[in-house]
Amino acid sequence: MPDQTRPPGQRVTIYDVALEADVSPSTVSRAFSRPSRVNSETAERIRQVAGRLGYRTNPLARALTTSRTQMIALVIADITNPVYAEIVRGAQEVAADGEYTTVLIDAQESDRLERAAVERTMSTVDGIVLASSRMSDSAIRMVAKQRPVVVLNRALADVPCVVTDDPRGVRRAAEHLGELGHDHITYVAGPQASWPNGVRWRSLLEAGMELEIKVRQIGPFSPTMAGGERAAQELCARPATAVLAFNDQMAIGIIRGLSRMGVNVPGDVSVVGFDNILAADIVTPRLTTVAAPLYAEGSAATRHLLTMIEGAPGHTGRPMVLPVRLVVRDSTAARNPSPGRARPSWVRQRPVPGPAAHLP
Amino acid sequence: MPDQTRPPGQRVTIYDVALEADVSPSTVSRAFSRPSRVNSETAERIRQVAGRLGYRTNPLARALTTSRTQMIALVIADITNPVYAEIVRGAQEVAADGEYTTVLIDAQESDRLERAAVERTMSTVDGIVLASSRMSDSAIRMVAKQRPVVVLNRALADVPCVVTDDPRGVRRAAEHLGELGHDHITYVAGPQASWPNGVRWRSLLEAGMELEIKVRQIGPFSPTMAGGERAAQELCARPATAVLAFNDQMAIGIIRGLSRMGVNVPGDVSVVGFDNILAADIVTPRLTTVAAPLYAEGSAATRHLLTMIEGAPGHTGRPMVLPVRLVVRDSTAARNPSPGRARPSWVRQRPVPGPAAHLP
DNA sequence: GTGAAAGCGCTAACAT
DNA sequence: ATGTTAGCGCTTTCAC
Repeated sequence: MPDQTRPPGQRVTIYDVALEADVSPSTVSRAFSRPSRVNSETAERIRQVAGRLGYRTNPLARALTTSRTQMIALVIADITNPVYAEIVRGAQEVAADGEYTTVLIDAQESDRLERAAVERTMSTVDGIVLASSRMSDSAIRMVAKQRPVVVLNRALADVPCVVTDDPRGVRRAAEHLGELGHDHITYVAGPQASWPNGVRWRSLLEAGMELEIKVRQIGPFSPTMAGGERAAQELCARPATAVLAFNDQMAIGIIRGLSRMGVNVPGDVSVVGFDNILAADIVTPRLTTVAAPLYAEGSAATRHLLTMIEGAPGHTGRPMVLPVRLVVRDSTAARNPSPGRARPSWVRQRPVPGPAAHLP
Repeated sequence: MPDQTRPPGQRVTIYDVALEADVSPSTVSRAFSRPSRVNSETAERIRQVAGRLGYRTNPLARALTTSRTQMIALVIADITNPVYAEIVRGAQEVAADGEYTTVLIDAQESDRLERAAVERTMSTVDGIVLASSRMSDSAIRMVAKQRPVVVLNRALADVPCVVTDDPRGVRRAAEHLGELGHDHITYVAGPQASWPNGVRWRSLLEAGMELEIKVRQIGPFSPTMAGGERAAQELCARPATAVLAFNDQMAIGIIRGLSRMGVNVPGDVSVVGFDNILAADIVTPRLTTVAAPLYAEGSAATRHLLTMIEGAPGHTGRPMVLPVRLVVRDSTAARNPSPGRARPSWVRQRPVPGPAAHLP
């Protein structure tokens, strides 16, 4: 009969079980470690007694001696951004399979907050997945010196990395736009602290060279819908017929902002996003975007982290790269035949943004 | 497999600092607890030495004696659902302010997974916020006996709860629909394990009585866009002119499903959602919905949890209820004047769902 | 205010 | 295969 008088919660210890099962405490301990190094017969008895007494091994105490907590930290840049949901799922899946608990940390797009949170959590976890970290390279290396770390969406020497094949994705997007007759692509930049942001821009630069498409960049803007709407305004000042946005949220914001100003997407401007979030499929027009294998990113990174925690050396050669694909939907279309003028026709119609009435 | 180099993390202990600062270990300990029960002069010296040596207090060891880990668990039903993002933000904010780290647990809409995760984490955290728990009342009470618990979006005797004023929200939605001439509202149900789901249906029942609006329920469906699309099909079999969905995601799915079958929203059917997620504002038509104070939910629940952890009794009288408001957008409109027939006109046009072509 | 000693609950050497 | 003996790093009585 379980001891009811005690303040509940972790009062039953290994000693209680040992006493009751008539073995030494260490035997109980062994019975609860895997592989159970105990005579299967006594092990059974111990388990039985433990069950009856309501014994639960105390992970904290265990951690104190083993220095393994069976917890990993997953740091994401912004929990508000739906891309991370799938990444988290992938990571949790793998972690749970390996009997690890995942501590999710939301950095809120802030270098400072991220560092503080990592600092606080570091000593409590067995390893860390840094998804889209906003920290500096050196800060990351510092962390990686203390704990196994896998970096997601960022390449970094000496630290295991998992990235997506963004250059290929950008290239595909540029080709697609080129085929539609666009000879000029504007990149709408996201956070400067975002590593993929740089990669995407440079990839576009390169693709532009090869495909003979002119490219330019505006921004940076916040990687949110609001950021996209702001970008739309700037887009009006320096018009474009084809836009590649840092991510889907911005792309959606751009479409909204443009529409509000009477600019038609994809009629006047084609817009391509990045990530293929769920919302990309529900906006009007449905968003053409570069899809990343979100779930696989999370699971791959975590899988690698777990092997490192188990003692594997950590593959720091070159980053593991995951494939992407271009999902063509309705936000891109053949370039509006503008008869021999440099600027698209819509510019003069509404040179300055303002709350336009809904078009019929 | 032996580790290559000793993990450099956490090698500096209180003893090292004590030695260097020429005080006893307990003094160092006291210097690092707050309020610092040490001569401010020596405290300063200790801090200095600690800083120089790179000493970091080991939360695990501390927890072993104090049985306080400075961590709380936040369990959410589905990380894929954007409502939780804001709730998480609210919770994290408060937790961080109180020097607590938040362990986020995604239950994936599964009673079983949720229990397992809570079970695993319980002994490691000082308290738990259960947001939209899918566990049974008894399971929750069991947990609440072991650790401070605050339940969010669910009322439960003997456990502190924070809920939103859904009855009022439903009532407002019903009034709104009634004013638009609808005399019949169909509730599209979400998960049966969801407490708000029951509340919303019962509230609609009640509102229907008072407002003399007929109501009925279909479902349950999965609380996702996919679930909504499935509901749309059933909606065709048993048509309606006004629909209240369990949440926004379903509402969006319903709109999509209906549109695909050639039914116009809000022309033929008005749709109201619940939660006011970001996507509600970007779909076409923009979604009329009952908005909940997500951020406040998370922060209120967490704030209450922290006071309980500090020893406060936990307000188990009646649940704390947060206000909601109806956000009217474009998915609701005056009832299509159907001349004296019970069933809306569009039913006969397309009695059976099928992949309809896009309308021009 | 500070020091000395005694654990928190568990695991990891050693023994046997 | 099991028992014995030390701690893990910290906090906390107790003395002084």
